[in-house]
Amino acid sequence: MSAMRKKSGKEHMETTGAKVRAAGLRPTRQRIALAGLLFRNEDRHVTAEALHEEAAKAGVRVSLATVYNTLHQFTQAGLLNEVVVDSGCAYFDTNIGEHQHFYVEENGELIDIPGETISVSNVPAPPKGMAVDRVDVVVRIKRA
Amino acid sequence: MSAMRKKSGKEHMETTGAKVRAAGLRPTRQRIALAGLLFRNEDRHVTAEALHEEAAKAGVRVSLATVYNTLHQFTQAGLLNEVVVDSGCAYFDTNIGEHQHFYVEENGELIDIPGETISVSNVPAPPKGMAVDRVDVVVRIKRA
DNA sequence: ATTTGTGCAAATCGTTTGCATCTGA
DNA sequence: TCAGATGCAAACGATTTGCACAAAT
Repeated sequence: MSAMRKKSGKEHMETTGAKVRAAGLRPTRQRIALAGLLFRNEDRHVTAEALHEEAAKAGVRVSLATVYNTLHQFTQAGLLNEVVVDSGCAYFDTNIGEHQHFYVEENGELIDIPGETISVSNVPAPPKGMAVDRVDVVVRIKRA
Repeated sequence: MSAMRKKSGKEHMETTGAKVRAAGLRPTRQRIALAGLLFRNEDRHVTAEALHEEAAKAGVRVSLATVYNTLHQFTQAGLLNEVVVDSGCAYFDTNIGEHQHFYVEENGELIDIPGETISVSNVPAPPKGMAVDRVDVVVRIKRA
């Protein structure tokens, strides 16, 4: 995936529409536009607010409510991952593979750490009747 | 610390007042009362809302705003740790040692994992000029 | 007395929802 | 056509703030 060649604009739109359709969602104007913004580059970390602004700047008319709906729909469809690093602000990550994050507390920036890098061992067994859903690692960093 | 004997009520109040004073905070009625509730047992995970209710039930008159203020002051003073597991709900942990958590997504319950249990290795170096503040691991679990 | 904390209610922030309208298949 | 999506504004829950009052040193 990381060695994939740059996609042409046209091709990108096509794969974008296909992506939305494949997720079982109707490829509406705004979903395609948002998917276009989200999946243009390899890895993106966005908040609803930020994506809404970005869409506005790109000349796409979408309401903030629709941005929220779309982000959640994409997440449910497995196109996005939600990253929890801050109470009171939801981040969405276009990298859906297993990986971890640096979190710059100062400005709220997220930086990917490739999935094979960090290893977490000796995770204890969860209580009876429970199963591990996923293990999240957040490396909080600050100015040295 | 875990082998410490049960404290008597009186003794507990004294250590509680001392704790607040030692943190550089004026030992006011409500701070002492909240500290009393928080540090009575070894490990507690509370939300502001929950602590507020608990205080009310214990007959302590405190406003929710003051609970928020106090929790943040205690956190800044190093008496509490803030645990981020959910956008939109802040948890405070009386266990300030290095340790990790199970998070039961279904009901928002937090369960401590002792600090020596999990080991995280190969954390990459942070970007130039940045230093690791802390590494948080959250093991999200659900009904099997 | 002076400084610091408190309570309340209103303000704010991020997010969700209800409902009338629009749109893609 | 018509289920499904959108926009808007209002509702919402968690958290914060402003300011008059109260309590600690």
